[in-house]
Amino acid sequence: MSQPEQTITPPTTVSDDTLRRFLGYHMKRAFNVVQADLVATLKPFELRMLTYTALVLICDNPGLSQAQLAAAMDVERPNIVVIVDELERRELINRTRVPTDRRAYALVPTLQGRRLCGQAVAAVETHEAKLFAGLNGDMRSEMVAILSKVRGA
Amino acid sequence: MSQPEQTITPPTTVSDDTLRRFLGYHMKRAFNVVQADLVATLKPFELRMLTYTALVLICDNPGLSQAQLAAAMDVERPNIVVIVDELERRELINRTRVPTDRRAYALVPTLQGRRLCGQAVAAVETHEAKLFAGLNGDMRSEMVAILSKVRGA
DNA sequence: TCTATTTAGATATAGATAATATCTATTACT
DNA sequence: AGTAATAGATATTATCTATATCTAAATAGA
Repeated sequence: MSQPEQTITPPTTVSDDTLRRFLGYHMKRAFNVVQADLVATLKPFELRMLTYTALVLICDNPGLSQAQLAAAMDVERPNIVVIVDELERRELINRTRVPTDRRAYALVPTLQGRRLCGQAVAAVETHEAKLFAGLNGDMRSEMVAILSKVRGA
Repeated sequence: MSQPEQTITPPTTVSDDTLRRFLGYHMKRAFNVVQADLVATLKPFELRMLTYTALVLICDNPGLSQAQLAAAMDVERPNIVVIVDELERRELINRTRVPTDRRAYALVPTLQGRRLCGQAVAAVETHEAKLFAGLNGDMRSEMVAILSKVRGA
């Protein structure tokens, strides 16, 4: 009605004005950039985002169970299994039996695992320093504050 | 060495202090919340994030090509095909031949598509209003500014 | 004009991520 | 003892992403 469509001319530029009204859209676009860089950063260590996160959490919390790990990563239990499998196969962590609960495993890093974790964390720090070079300290803490608020919502 | 590990006691709480040092971690955690809510919001419309985004872009830019859509969404061309297929199968859009380039399609929304798009966008607006209720106008524009900066980095 | 290159779209395939249901072994509750 | 809940594992499915390859058509260059 309001717009005659007899001629279908492909637009020269594509507008995302409607999507830009949404914070979630900006978050996704920005996170895509961060994620792509992170994946590239972790590739030399043969770590993916999930295995990296799991390894760091296990190094920081040696002895935690798979259920605790799943809860901390906000990942379903079945999906944690393959992640832990991979870390164990690479001898970065061990599944140790918990004497007080024979159902559970205590996940502990190996020396190798701790070493790789340290190197990976250092690499990610370098990568983030470059990626966020345009943000000063105030902007960073402001962003963390806002993101934490969103996460809690 | 520094830490005797004869007793493996599962920690009562799990610390993510190391990961919290990274902005990317905060971004992912916050975006997970937003995404989960968005997926739930779009479910009644039988739209996924990708089909929703594509539909909005087609309604805002009627006549755009699949290649333009792929570029706008930052998705590989092969993956756009199935998204457009789904929207076309549901008669939300049409693939129209471009007279000046017989290789390309001009993607145009149907009346049905425009209607669903309007409803979905309204629903997402409501969902974001609730989700970001804790953020005032200043925080939102600050966040958009920062995220745009990150995206450009 | 004729050839080579590029582009638009499609297909096939594979890997990564995420969710659900189901199964066992074990623990906790009553 | 008997039931429910929990830890981990397996299977299956859906979604998202990426690469390679194919066709048809357009474009650039000799």
